[in-house]
Amino acid sequence: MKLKFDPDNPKYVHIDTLKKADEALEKLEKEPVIGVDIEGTGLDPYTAKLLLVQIGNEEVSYIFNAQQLDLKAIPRLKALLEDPKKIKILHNAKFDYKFIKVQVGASMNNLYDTMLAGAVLTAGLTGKNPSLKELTMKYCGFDMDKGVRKSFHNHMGRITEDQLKYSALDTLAMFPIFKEQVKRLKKEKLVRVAKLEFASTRVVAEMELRGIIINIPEWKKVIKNLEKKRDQYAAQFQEAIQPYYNRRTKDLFGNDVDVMNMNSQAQLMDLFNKRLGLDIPSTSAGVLENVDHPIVNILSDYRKYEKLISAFGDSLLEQVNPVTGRLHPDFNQMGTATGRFSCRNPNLQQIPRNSEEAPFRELFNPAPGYKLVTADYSSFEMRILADLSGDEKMITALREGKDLHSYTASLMFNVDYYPKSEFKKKNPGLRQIAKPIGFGLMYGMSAQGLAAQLGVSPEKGEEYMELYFKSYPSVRKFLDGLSDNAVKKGWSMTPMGRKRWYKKPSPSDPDYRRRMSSIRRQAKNHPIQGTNADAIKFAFVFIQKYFDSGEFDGGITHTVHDEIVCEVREDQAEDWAKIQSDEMIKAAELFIKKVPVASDPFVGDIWEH
DNA sequence: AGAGGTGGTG
DNA sequence: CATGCACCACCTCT
Repeated sequence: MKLKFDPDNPKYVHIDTLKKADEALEKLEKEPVIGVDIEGTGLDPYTAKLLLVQIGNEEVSYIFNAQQLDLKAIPRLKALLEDPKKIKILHNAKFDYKFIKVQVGASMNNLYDTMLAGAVLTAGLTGKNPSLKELTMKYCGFDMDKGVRKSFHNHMGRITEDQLKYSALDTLAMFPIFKEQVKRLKKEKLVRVAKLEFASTRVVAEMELRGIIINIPEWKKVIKNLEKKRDQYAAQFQEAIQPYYNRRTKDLFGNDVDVMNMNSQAQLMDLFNKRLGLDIPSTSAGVLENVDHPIVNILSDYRKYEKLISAFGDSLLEQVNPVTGRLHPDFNQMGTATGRFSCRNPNLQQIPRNSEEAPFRELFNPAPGYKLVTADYSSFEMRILADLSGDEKMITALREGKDLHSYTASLMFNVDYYPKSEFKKKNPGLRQIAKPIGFGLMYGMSAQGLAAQLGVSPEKGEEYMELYFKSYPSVRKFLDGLSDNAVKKGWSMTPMGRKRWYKKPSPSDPDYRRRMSSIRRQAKNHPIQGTNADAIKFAFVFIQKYFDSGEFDGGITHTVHDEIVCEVREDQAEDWAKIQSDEMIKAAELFIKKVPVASDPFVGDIWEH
């Protein structure tokens, strides 16, 4: 592609006076498309300082110096960034959106994100979002020096010419990338998916800015209690294994010394298989629970507590933001091959369900005067399977509000249907066979896998599977069609057109069959899991409208795949709960038309799920 | 620094 | 033949 700028000598204007700002804005206001990027001293919009805001067209970058100018006091700048008629191209727009919202006071809209577009165009192939450097190499054909970026992080004093050049290049390079990506998005019929991602990203940014409160003192108490328990089991363990080691158990000062490291898989294997005479393939929980030995039991107890402490203890508390006092996790809206969100620092999508000893979710609370509203789709993926497969019996059962797993069991074993608890009473065990099949199938599980999970013979597993498919013949056809199609075309697709690509192995690959099987399973799961993700993202966009309009005081705090949590002013919370689940249902009904969609809201002072 | 094992979530 | 999807955090070990 022929570039409209010189990568070695990009055109830029350093805006450090109000007069220059006016001149730049005069030019930029005429552009239908602008590139936007920022430089700051760090990654957190609340603690890092905004240094530069670069806004450009395809030939020149206007670099607003946020240290020398009070950008909040330039109304024309805010108006430019908030002009809904102007397309703003950014790379990882969420990041810049947050800085500009907090430190310029502008809420950007009509975003085009080169990172998300790249992710949508290569879903399943790379495992990560493309960097601007990679896209620049791919579409502009030159190598971008990212070494200068670090120089902003301990920035002192004046901006150097090198820094300005580097900053200018970012907005300039995005134009050719944008043009080329748009062509490809059209070719792959991914425009609608890309638009959904672009519309979602400012919602995600708003969600991250809001963050969520946790009750720190109570959290610490819970951890302390868990530590006490863990230490008791650790002491028991060290005591119990002493006879198997020739080692001093006291140090020079008479303190107890651990005989071994209980967290070391290698040392545990040595203990179990060499010293205790067991014969176990691994020390995972699934293996240990089938071993009847007091030392093994102690380890299992210890592990339960150690896990909670290490994953959800101090390290999580350290991530509370010093400015807001809240957690602001980093959500990656293209963090998975299927279109689902991933989340980190901390990952709120893996906080344990509430339990007696570790009621972590109860310690996620609204601000005073607010409520948390939690709503999740009920058995959404089963409904998606029913709808997409078009299986008449499954659809009818869901329309009639039947408990699907009981109904499935009644078909499989030719017994009468009753609602869940009654069915369980009359036919003990049957529902517990049907339920794992339903879930397992959505993961492409085989008869052998099912047998292993149910703890029955492979023959029995085969028999159950056949009974299931005889009950729902369209489900088998649908799932097999998905995997055949993926193998033939090299990709799978959700009803809205979100694609996931597969890298087919060479037939000479020693793992050829294993890899092909894996692709077949992934292709069965992708349209189901991906449709859930598509619906959640539409729901995000629908829901955010109510908060943007000012009609409701609050915002989204987080999402866990089929669940959205909002923090809403107390007096509005009950009305909001209805709107939140209605909007989630509306979003899902864009794709799911044959079976009813349900979303159950909960209003309270805790994160309830 | 990265891989492997383990285990938390939907 | 080998056979359940999608993640992230923490730990040990090399």
